[in-house]
This record gives sequence, structure tokens and C-alpha cells, in this order.
Amino acid sequence: MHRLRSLVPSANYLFCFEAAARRRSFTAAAQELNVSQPAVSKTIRLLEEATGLKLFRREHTRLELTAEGQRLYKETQEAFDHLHMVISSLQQKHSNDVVRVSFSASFVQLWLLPRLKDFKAKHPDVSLRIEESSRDDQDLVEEDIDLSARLGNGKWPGIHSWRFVTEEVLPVCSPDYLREHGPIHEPADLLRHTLLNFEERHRTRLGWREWLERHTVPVARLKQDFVFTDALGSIEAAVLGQGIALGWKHLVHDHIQAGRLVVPLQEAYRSGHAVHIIMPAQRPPKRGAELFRDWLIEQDADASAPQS
Amino acid sequence: MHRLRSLVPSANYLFCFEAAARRRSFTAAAQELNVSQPAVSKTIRLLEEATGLKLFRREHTRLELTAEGQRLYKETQEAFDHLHMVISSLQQKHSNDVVRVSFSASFVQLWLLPRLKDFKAKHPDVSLRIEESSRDDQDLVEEDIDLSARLGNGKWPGIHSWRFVTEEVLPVCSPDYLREHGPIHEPADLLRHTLLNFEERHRTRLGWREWLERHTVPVARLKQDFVFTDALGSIEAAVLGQGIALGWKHLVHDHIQAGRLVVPLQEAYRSGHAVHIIMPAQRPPKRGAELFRDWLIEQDADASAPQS
DNA sequence: CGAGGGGCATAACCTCAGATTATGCACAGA
DNA sequence: TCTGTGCATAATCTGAGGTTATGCCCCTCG
Repeated sequence: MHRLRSLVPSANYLFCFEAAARRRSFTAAAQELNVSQPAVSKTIRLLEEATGLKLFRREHTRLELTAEGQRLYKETQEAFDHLHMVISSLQQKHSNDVVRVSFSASFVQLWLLPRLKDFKAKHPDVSLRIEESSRDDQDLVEEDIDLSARLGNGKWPGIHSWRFVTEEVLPVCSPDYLREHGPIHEPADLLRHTLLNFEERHRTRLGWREWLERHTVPVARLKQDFVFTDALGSIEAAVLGQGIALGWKHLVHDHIQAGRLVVPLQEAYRSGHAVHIIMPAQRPPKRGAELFRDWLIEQDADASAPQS
Repeated sequence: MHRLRSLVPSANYLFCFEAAARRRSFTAAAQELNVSQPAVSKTIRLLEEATGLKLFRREHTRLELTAEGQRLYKETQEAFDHLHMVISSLQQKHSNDVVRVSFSASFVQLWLLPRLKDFKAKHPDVSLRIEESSRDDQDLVEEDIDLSARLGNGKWPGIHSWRFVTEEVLPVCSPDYLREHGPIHEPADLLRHTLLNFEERHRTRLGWREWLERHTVPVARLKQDFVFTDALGSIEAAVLGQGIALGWKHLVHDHIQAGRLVVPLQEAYRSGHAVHIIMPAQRPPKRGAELFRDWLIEQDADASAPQS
């Protein structure tokens, strides 16, 4: 226990004292601290008793600091200012060191997390702050994001982009589902199955209707049994045998490798687009963000995705 | 509210942090702070969350400070050391300014308090710490007493003394008691009355037995109805009409002036001793103590005591 | 002069921040 | 393998610090 504590049993007394001394008013200090005036009155009395020092002269309509009070106020304020400066500068340094990345929930859960251990092992000093976002069109600068992913052609103003993985979408279901309801020979057969779909509020993605139309299947008779709010939900329902979902090839790779999902039909849809790694152009990148970007690219998501 | 508080909601977190950092052990810090280990664990976690800084590396059998932790520890310790130094020096100065005086309870209540307002008006900057003591033979240096009173001849080793008031002891009772039980013509009459006596454990004072013997009254038939543990008790009982007490002339002066007590018999006993103001010879007196001594002497307790 | 307002002090009572107890996990060492 | 050490976590408890109500002493204004 620091010896200061024998003089000031609660260091919070000093927070209260500093406010009352600065404001020269217990009532004003109470407002500032969001407590009642008697709480301040009592706390100051406790501090005066603990130290044996008379810090204020109470003069009915005026509160004056004694000489001791003045001295303690000055020193307390300086100590607090200094500690604030130290913590702030440590935070600033820390903030500079943390890489803030933002991806869809499905990407984080299905692709990134299973591989993150590798990145951590290669770069133990890089801290990632991983945010799951429901939108692709975030303003990277405004939201203080160092790196993200976006589907498109890679040409966005104020953005540096690196091609990451081709958009390729294919049906997936669990082995049990296929055994029980299969086989499926052609795209038109899908109309007789439970199709798991998702619609994201802020992100346009290929759904069953478009997929079938691109495979010349009439969709008048399409019914959608379940609609999830993100891709992750629909894929996990497929894993649980509840139907056939559309999966992005790189996202379902691990499930397929593990045998939890199969591809019931070899038809896939390639949009010609790709998912790109993006970083803000307006400021120099953090070293950790560069390392993460490089690591992402070298994962070669196209090569490690299952062949269609 | 100081901005530090937005970073560290409770300054007591820093007490806990400083101890854990110094000891490099939550368990040891808990012992030092007289709390449990989980309390320290939780508090450090709260501090880390509040600041966003990782302060310790937990390594199972070793606790290490991070670089941030090291920096914060160093700065916190310096701030606390400094505040401790400031408060200590203010206390030292304050201690030098406070005059510690020690008297019997009867003197404090019956003589000093009714007159203290005058001293305060003349010396508003002198602070008195007034202790009531049950003994005359205190070691002034050891008990850090600046000034006291002692009955005797004024010759004590290591003590400076100033004659204050003659010891003169006389019977007193309330006017009502005298009307109801009087008159009293000679000392021997007292044997037929309720005599209020006191015996102090550490202080020898004249009691009824000695007083009567010195007035050649046979004391074989003396009975003592009440025995108090200090003079104050016996005098206050007399004021309440419960009997006749022995009073030191200077102590009962105010009661007599106010008509609360009367002197039923003009016989008084003068021991040849006096009460002396005493101060320790081993150290230079505080200015305030000198002022108080001078003020006591100029009260001229002998002159303001009632004539016997 | 009286009324009203402002501000600190005090007492009785309340409540939640910080504490405890019990337990788990991961080491390290014998 | 077993035992001991030390930090983490969860459920629960409790007392430090807060609230509400009130009082006292000013000061100002009509």
C-alpha cells in the first residue's frame, strides 16, 4: 500500500476536492460530478479529517481555499494533469498499433477466424480489432477503419484495392440432406427442394432467384422457405440439413473440406466481380495493416477454394 | 470533473495498480491492501478496460508489466510520492501551528471554556488542541504536550513553570440546599450534611476528610454519601442541590457569580501550594503556546476568584 | 423589516461499486 | 502423476459513498 493511502484513504476524495477547489463551490462541484451537494460536503469533510488539514473556509455565501487548500489544489491538479497526459499518450501509441478491420459476419466466422491463428503466429505484435459489419460501403476514414473487403470491380474513389477472391456462387447442402432428398441432376430440380436464402439490408448479394434465372430455370414457381438476414445464417442452416443454400466458394471451403457440406450440382455462377481488400488512400497505412493485407493476399483464397 | 476521471473512473484503481506493479503479484498486493486476490484481479481488469491499455502480462507463475504498465507505474508512483510529500509537509507545518494543551476536565469545563472566546478573539490564528487528562504528572515531551497545569511548588526537573493560581479550597452548595438545610455556623456542622466528595485515580487532591481535620473537626463520624471520580462531577452535583462539595476557588468562581452556588461557611483551606502553568524545557516553545501562556497569566485567576 | 434565495452542514436512510467466497484452469516442480 | 501456486470468473454480499429532507446563516430586494 502506498503511504499516500494512509493519508488519503480514498484517492477519489481528491477528485472531489479538485472539483470543489476549482469551482470554489460544493454545489457547483456536485453538479459537475453528477452527485448531490451533501455528498461533496461529506467527502471534503472526510478528506479534511483524514489529513488533519483545513482546506476550505466556509463563509456562508463564499467558499475560500485556505493556504493549505491552495497548495494541495495546485499539486493535485498538476499530478492529475500529468497522469492524464501519460495515459493519453499511451493510448495514442496503442491506438496507432491496433489495426481496425471490418468484414461481414460470414467472412469473419467462415473464413478469417479459422485462419487467424496463422496470422497471429507470424505477427504476434500486431493487434487486430475485428469488427463485423452489415455494409460494404463504409467510409473508411470516417469510421476509422484501416482495412476492409468489398465486392466489385476494385475501382472506388479514395480507396486502394487489391483483388482478393473471385465471386463464385454455388449450391451447397449437407450430405444427409442429399442422401435423403437427392439426387439432383440439373438446376431445374432445385425447385423441388427447400431453398435457404438470405437478404442483407445494406448489401446486395446474389440470391436464389438470380442464380436460377442465370441457369435458365423459370422462377415463377420459386418459393423461398427460409430467408435469413445474412449469409452466415443460411449456410449454417444448410450444415444442419435444413435445405440447400447458396454459398460463396471461398466461404464454404472449410465446411466442404470437413465433409459438413457437399456440392449437389456442379453448376456455379461467376459474376466477373471479385472481393477486394480495401484500404483508405487518404492516409499512410499502419504497418500492421500492411502486414495483414499482405497476409490476406498470400492466403490465395481462389486457390484454396474448392474446384467447382 | 477532471478529465483524468474520464480515463480512470475511480482513482482508487491506481492505488491497487501501484501495489500490484510494485509487488509483481496480485496475491501479494491483495495481502498488502487487506483485500482478497480476486478483488485485485477485478480492479486491474477494470483499469485495463477503462484505459484500453494492457498493463500486465499474465504468465501463470509470473506477472510481468507491459511497457505501458511500466510507464504508468513509474508515473503513478511519482505522482503519489509527490502528493504524499505535499500533504506531509502541510501537516508538519500545521502540527507546528497547533498548540497542544492538557488540563483536568474540571479546569477545562469550569474555567477555560467560559473564557476561551476571549483568547480566540485576541489570537484568531492560534489553534488549540485541548486534551482533558486525568493525571498531573504527564511527560510533556513524550506526550507531545506544549502546555499544561500542575499543582505544587513549581519546581520540577525539565519543566518551565509559571505560578497561575493559589490553591484554596472551600465548601460550596446551591442556594436551595442552604435554604432547606441551613444555616451552617461552624465546620463541625458539616458532619450533619450530605457531603459530595471525589477521588481521582492518578491525581491526589484534598478531600473532605483532610479539610475537616485541618479545621479540627473529628472525622470518626464522617460518612461520604457520594464519591465522584473527578472534581467536576462533585461540583455539578452541588449545583443540582444534592449536597455540599469542596470547590477550588478559581474553579467555582463562575458558578458563584451566577448564583448557582453559594459559600455556606467562610472557612477556606490554603495549602501554600499553587497551580502552575508548565511547559517543557527541552525544546523551544511554539509561538502560539507562549501567547496562550501569557494570556492565562494575565487572566489573574487569583484576583478574579471570589474572596473567601 | 420580512421574505425569499443561495449554499454548506447534518442526520437518517439507501444502494451499488467493490468486496468476498468458491471454484476452475494452467503451469511448474517433485 | 500429484500437489501447490497464482490469476480468472461467477454468484453473492456489504459498507463506503451516495440520496433526501431539513436546518442554519447569510445576503439581497421590495
